[in-house]
Amino acid sequence: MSNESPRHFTIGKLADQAGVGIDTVRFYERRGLLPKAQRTASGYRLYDESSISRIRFVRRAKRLGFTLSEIETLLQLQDKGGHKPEVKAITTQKIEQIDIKISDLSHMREVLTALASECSGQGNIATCPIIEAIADDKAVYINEANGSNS
Amino acid sequence: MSNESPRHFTIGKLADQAGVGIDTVRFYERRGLLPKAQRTASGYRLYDESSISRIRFVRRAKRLGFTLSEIETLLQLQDKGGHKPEVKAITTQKIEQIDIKISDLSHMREVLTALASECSGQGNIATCPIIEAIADDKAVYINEANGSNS
DNA sequence: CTTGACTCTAGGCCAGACTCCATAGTTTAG
DNA sequence: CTAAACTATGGAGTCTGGCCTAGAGTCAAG
Repeated sequence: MSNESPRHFTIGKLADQAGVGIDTVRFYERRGLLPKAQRTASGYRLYDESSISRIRFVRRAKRLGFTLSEIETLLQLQDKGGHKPEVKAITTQKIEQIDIKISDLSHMREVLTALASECSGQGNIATCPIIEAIADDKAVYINEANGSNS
Repeated sequence: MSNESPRHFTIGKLADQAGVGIDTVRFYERRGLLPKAQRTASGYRLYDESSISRIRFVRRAKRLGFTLSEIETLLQLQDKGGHKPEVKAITTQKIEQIDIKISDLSHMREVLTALASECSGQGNIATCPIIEAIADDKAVYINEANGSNS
């Protein structure tokens, strides 16, 4: 391997550099987020700087709230020279999803805050306004669209 | 079964009344959110109005952002006559979790909105500011605490 | 040459909240 | 009486984003 350029490294280094676990790198390769790596004669995967960038791209996009599937699409567009409208559409859609989540969460927050402020936090549960409210359906309804809590 | 009170019904009716699937009812029973149902001689589960209320309690609490585990705790406190401080603590904690999610999402939203507004949405992807920003790490960092997009 | 660190595969496992399946027994409507 | 509709069981499958494991091969240092 000493005849390899020093710019090539194995999976552990890549994982370290990119700040992810080794399993994550292999997982991304299986998922198609990373191209199949070159291999040494003995089968070790070999990477270079561009792989680091690619993984970092994935992590950043993930922090921005994109799912791995969406990121895959983004990367494919990039690789294949897709068009901007598609990228912009994905982004705009993501913003809309975020808006829905925020408004659902804000609603939950309001209801819970109101309940918490009614509750003294002392004494027996039989007269707890929080439990009562949920049981009697005094709690305001949350947008059904976002069933999940996630 | 005709000698049963009309106030008793089988799982399908309960599921309909409560607005959930039959499997969900059985799942909730297994999870301990519902007490083990009475059975007819042939083994059919029998329910009454109180089961409807209980399932609705669960659904409402879920809409408020509680997980099934938290709801289980809430129900146990209610059943066993627990104390208010515990209920209030769970609620307050939930509000804090919501706050963190909202701030993470707001941050994502800001970044994405900025990117989208820079992008004309036209032309080749090679010059797409969104892709560039993610690739070059121009995108502002999001609070690492909330890694998942779930 | 040996030790320890690294890598390989592929498969299993986690949380959360269901949902579906096959196979079998029960009840009800016509 | 028969067929449709309902219910039982428990175990597997779904989705996401990985982590962990075992057994085996590889590599660099001492």
